[in-house]
Amino acid sequence: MIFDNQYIQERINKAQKLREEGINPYPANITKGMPSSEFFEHFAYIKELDADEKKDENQTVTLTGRIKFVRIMGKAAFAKIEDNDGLVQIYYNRDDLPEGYYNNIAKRLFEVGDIIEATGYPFVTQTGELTLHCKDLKIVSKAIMPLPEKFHGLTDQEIRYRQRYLDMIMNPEVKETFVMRSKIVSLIRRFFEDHGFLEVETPMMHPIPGGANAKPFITHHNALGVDRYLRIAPELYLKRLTVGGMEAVFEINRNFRNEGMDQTHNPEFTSIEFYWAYHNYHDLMKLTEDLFDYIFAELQLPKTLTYGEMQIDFTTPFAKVPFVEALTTIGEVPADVATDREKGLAYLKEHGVEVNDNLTLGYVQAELFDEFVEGKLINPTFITDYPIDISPLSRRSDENPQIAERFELFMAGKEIANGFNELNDPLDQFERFKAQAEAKEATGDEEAMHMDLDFVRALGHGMTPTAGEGIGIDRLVMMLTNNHSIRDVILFPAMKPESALEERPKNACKKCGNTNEEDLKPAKKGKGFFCIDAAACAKRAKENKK
RNA sequence: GACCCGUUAGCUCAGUCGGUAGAGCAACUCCCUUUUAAGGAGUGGGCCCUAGGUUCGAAUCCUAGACGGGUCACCA
Repeated sequence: MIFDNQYIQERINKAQKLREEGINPYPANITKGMPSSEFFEHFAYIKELDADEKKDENQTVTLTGRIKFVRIMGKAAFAKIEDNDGLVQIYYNRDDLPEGYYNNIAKRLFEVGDIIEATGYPFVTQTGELTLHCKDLKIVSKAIMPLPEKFHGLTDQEIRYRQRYLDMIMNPEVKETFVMRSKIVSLIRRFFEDHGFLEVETPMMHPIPGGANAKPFITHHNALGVDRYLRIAPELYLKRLTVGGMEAVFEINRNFRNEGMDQTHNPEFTSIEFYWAYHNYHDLMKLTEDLFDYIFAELQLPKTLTYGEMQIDFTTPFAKVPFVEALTTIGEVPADVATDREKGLAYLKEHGVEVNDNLTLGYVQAELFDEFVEGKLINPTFITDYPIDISPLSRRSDENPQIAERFELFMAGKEIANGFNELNDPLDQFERFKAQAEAKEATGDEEAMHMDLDFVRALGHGMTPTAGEGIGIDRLVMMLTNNHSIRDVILFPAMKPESALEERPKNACKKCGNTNEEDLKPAKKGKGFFCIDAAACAKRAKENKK
């Protein structure tokens, strides 16, 4: 049992003692006191008073928060309580609290971890700290689980991710990261709304997984008797809306991909996708730069951010490099290799990259890009003009049918965004889906796209020229908050089941299986238990055999 | 999926050559009415991740597994 622990039992006893004193350890109808930040602001004047008069007994203030430190000195005590804004110190003593309350309740039954309500007047201590001198102290919520140690805190990554609440209590910077994340998402939403985009919600359960190359999660709808796929991308639904006449839409929501997990991949992740009719991918790049400028301005971030060892310069406009040019200039792949399937394959093999011999030129180039270019793109860089065969949903360039009117945005060696002019030729789209299906046969590519005939039919009704883009929110937050694991920007990252929460089998006698703890003694040699009363044990064992 | 590292008290960590478990904080009992990781005296607290094996003897060595972290692979 998770409460089988001396510390927890001590705390449960204290909660019981509170009840015996007529105090509910979990009272209702508690309202939040003055925020700690306001307390410091509002009573700053007390610090300016004469040395022996640094208090204002005419004021009555209530603070609420969780006790983080307690220092008891006989008949008086200091504690630090924490609310949403931070720590604030309170002072309480025997003579200023109600009769007997200090010795029997406050000193004895309130401890680190408890949430309390403190009422009193502000004063400044001898060491110059603005503090609340308590006239009254109440329990708001009794904590029966002990907090980690106050100095080293909680560092175990596993506990931090599994018990994020504890991580947030102990590591204030965690809360800061998620506050930042919330602000970033809010700013992105406002930016698109201000630019005339409409926020929409499209299905999370798809009959055909589409809009990206990825393995889906599969679930089952009982009433319909059909399997459904958790969406890997909202793309095809958002484009259906464009066909329907919504000329600027966006969706901020989760995608699910049934793939490996690492520092930049969580099975569920958040992205924004937006579609902009009568615009092209150059407009998208400009809009993306404007978005970054807006976020940086609103968050008052410097243009150059530190990301681990890197310095990333977010000054706009961002660099733009065509895909094949990036291979030769940034990746230093010889020009003849960069555009030749056979040479490309040979080059990859020379450099120890395992590749499938059936890959088309575009896929070979993609391999070259991943291997030699991606990691070198530190400052934000748009890579443009992607090979058509790795861009099954993008519009083909009129000048060069081998390339797609597409870009991806990279920073700190990671992909952050992907945008392109949407393919709106229904017959071309049909053929591209077919080619993907064939690639699936040829190379066993499990992530290749599925044929979506309804989507082709939608395009058949005519879709205005549209540009669409997706931005990975988690990775963007990582960049802006200098976090290097996606788990640090997702509140509850995916984890394997926790074995510690499973019920442990009871101790039992090795001979008769008796589980009554009082009858058992530990084995003298080896592990396990035996019955103290050997005769009774033998009897039980005999009965068991029947 | 492969490899490397980790798992010991509530937390943070020691644990030597294989000889049967330690510290600090926290808890408990005392002292202490302006502390800042408060201080002082004392006490209790362990499935040493799990299961096998080697051994007279395993936290320690070996094998397998679980979970976590990292590197790579896969993957937008």
